[in-house]
Amino acid sequence: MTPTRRDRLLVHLTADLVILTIRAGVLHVLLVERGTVPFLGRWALPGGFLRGAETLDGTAVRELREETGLDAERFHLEQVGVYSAPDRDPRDQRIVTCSYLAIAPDLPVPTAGSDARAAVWRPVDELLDDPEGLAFDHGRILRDAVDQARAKLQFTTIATSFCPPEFTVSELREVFEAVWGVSLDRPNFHRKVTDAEGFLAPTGRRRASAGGRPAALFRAGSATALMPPMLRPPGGSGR
Amino acid sequence: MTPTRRDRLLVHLTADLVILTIRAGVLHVLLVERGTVPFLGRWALPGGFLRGAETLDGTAVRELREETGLDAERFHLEQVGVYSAPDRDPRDQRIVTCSYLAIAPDLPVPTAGSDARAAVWRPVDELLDDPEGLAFDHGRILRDAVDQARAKLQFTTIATSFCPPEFTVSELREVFEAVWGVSLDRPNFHRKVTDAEGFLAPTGRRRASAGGRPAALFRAGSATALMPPMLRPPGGSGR
DNA sequence: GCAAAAGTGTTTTAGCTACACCCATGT
DNA sequence: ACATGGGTGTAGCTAAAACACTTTTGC
Repeated sequence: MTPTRRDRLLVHLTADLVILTIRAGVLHVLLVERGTVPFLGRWALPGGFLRGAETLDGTAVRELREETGLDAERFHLEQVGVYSAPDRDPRDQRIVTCSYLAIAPDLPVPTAGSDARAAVWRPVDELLDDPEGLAFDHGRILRDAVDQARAKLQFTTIATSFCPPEFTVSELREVFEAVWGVSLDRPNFHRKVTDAEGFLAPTGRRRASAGGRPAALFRAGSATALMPPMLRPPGGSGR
Repeated sequence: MTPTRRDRLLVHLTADLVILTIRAGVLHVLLVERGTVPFLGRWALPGGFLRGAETLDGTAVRELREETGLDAERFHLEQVGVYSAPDRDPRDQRIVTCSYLAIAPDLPVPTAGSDARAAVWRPVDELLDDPEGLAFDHGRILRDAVDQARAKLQFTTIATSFCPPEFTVSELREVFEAVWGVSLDRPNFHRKVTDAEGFLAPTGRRRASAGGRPAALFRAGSATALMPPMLRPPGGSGR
């Protein structure tokens, strides 16, 4: 019963990324086409192996930069879970994956990664309806990450991570509506987010309007918890 | 820039457990005395290495059973985070740890693990004030897990995991008071938890009373989300 | 002026807080 | 009877929902 050194399995570790963004009011995730077996040619979450000198968070940041071609500073990035079933990779090699939820504003160059692989934004809802559509157990990993994003939107300030550095209240409302698949009352939403301490920081500037009163521009505030929480209304697409 | 197989670091994986319970109204965590270098003789979180045929969740369940001597069925168990800094183990070996939050009722045999190591319940608050008191980065791991437990108490039904299979409303209230370090209004708490859909399931039975009206006994309900949430009042010990 | 989008006010409702009060049991 | 803890009622306050209304821009 005493453990010996032989009991210590050696494994490869990967950081796989669920990079979410909102395009045209719909929640999208970044997928890459696999260039090697197994699952050659199938769509998968981007990710990569832990290397010698880095932490796993560092692996995630590096992959994020390689896949999107942009600074990782602009992204919210957090761990979601560890996937370690022995049969999750069809080769018998033992590969354990830690998944990361990354939240990005709508990117100017959304699909061109710095490496050669094809990358594409896909609507999340289609993928959640088809769990076998992705390589490995990435359907499950995607679902877990999206669930976490939907839940955390209520109690944390991660919604601002979907927005560019400066944004309007309406743009922020569209984030909640897209992620939850609901529609929210515009006036009440405005009051609630502007009243929440530390959620939004006014810039004093206004957005040039295309017909209509110009909207005030905000930056993300310093708070990480959203108090009082923005409770998700019943109904909607997710959950 | 193309990754080669040599970039794939091989690591050992451990599941380390933050086992929380409430004893005499105070939040406690289970610690074990280390029997080997490094940190020989120091207090640490229980944990163990991933073995060949199991998942990491399986490792956590196995360790939980070995440390507490009880069935893992009665515990809430969830992943918290992955700790992968290259220097977190003083030997240069690369050991990556996934931490688990386990929530247990006050155990009849709290300290006797099935293996030879000394185990002890320690109040959480003392340990959080002294981050160097534990081996490795276990002070940090403990803090992250306790923060997660304190936050999730608001929005999920994990509080019932601190209670025995059948429990009274007052026992449940003492859980919230101990974890948050606050005191809650007894009548309002009663209404709130009994009104929350799926939180408590009445058994019809009553607890034999030691002076006073016998309290109704409940079991944990089927819901995992607590709606409406039990918002943590300002003040208290944690956070 | 008119359309469009932003932002504010107002009424109603629901939930929460504080605390008084009643209930059921042991001694 | 009375002490002890369990449970309910209620008045006042605060937050949220629903929706009417005003403001500021482009055309």
